[in-house]
Amino acid sequence: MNGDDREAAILETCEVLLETHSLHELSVDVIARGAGISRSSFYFYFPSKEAVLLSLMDRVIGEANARRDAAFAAVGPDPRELCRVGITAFYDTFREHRAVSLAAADSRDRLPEARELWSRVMDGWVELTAGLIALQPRTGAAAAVSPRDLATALNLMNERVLHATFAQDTPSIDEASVVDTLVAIWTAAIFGPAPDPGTTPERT
Amino acid sequence: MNGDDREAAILETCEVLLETHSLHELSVDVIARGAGISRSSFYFYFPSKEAVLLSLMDRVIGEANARRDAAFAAVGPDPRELCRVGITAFYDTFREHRAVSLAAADSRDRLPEARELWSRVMDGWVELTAGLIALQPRTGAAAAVSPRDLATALNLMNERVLHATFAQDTPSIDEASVVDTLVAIWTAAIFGPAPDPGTTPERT
DNA sequence: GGCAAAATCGACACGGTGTCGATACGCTGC
DNA sequence: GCAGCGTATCGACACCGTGTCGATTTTGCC
Repeated sequence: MNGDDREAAILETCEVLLETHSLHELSVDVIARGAGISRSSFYFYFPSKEAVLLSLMDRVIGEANARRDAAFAAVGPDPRELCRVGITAFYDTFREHRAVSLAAADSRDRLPEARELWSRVMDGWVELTAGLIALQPRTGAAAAVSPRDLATALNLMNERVLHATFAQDTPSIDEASVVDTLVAIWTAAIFGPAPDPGTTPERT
Repeated sequence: MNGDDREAAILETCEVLLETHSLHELSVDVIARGAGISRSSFYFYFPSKEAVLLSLMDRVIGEANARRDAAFAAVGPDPRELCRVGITAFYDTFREHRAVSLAAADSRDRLPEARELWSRVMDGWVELTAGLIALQPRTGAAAAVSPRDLATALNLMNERVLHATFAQDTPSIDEASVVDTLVAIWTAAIFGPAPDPGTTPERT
């Protein structure tokens, strides 16, 4: 087993262990043993277990962005559709990597690098959302607040709500209805009154 | 200095230290020294530094609830006003105890007792909000999703947005506009279109 | 086969935690 | 005043996880 394989094994082991334990419950020893090496060998590959999480975060974030871009490319310019597919892309990715997402959020407060990484990601989403909001007529909540503030609040809501759903917190929203709930709030806040029921996007 | 004073000193010291350091950056030693006792004496009062945080959380939560109830009692039954004063009560309390609020959120993921305590608090707010939503005509986002899901999402949004504001995260909303932003989204989601500007609640 | 680089490991020192037993303090009743 | 008891304090200890270092083995290449 060469170095790259070993590094992949550490990442894989860590992601699996995070399904059942928080990062701070894991010791470097168990991660290393899980990947088939001794604790001190672990430090040949990563400077700390936190660095492993950072690496996992990177992968998940890359996937989320790719999925979002693909989804945007696949739908028309209808802004309601853009909201829905964007939120869905976010949801799908972080759901697939539930453990990493939850661990990342958990350690964000005490890991400056994780915080910064996540900041950049969220800022990208906010930027995108604010741009979309600015193009809409100022109805709904958008009438009273700046597009950027509105975009920030909505994106932070998504983050927290999905975290609660994946962690099965109390209170939280079922997986089955969480995306619909978020989309409904985004729609009400950005576009105001529900669209004329006679003109759904699909109809001509 | 008797036992009660000493316990109070520990709580006070810890809250002050949390203004500048996260809980995991604090050792029992520095908290104890700050309160004028040795590390081992600390354990006479609290089983761990986490228990100190729990105690601090209890006080803040009690204050938030009291403030909310007082605010509700002080305004009429207009649901828009109820939303605004409820959110403001939440904001004011957690702003005054910024350090404790942030530390609490930070340690929620790895402290089961903190999680449970916070769960109960959030559930109380959600219950209240869902009741209020159920009384409204089903417009806005409320048309499509259950009152409880909507209430959950809105309250989680408040939690996360205020956390970001107090932590001065990127992205986050300025203190000056954060309450307005939240109220605007709540209003759009629960009540739908903005109220007819000519019919403020006070009119008959 | 030999050699350098890659990879592995055991041993160490450090820092924080929580416990224990010994001791000092302070009040109450005599 | 002091005996006695519960309250409060402390130092010493054992434990656990971390990260480093130097020595050793393994790998891949000429």
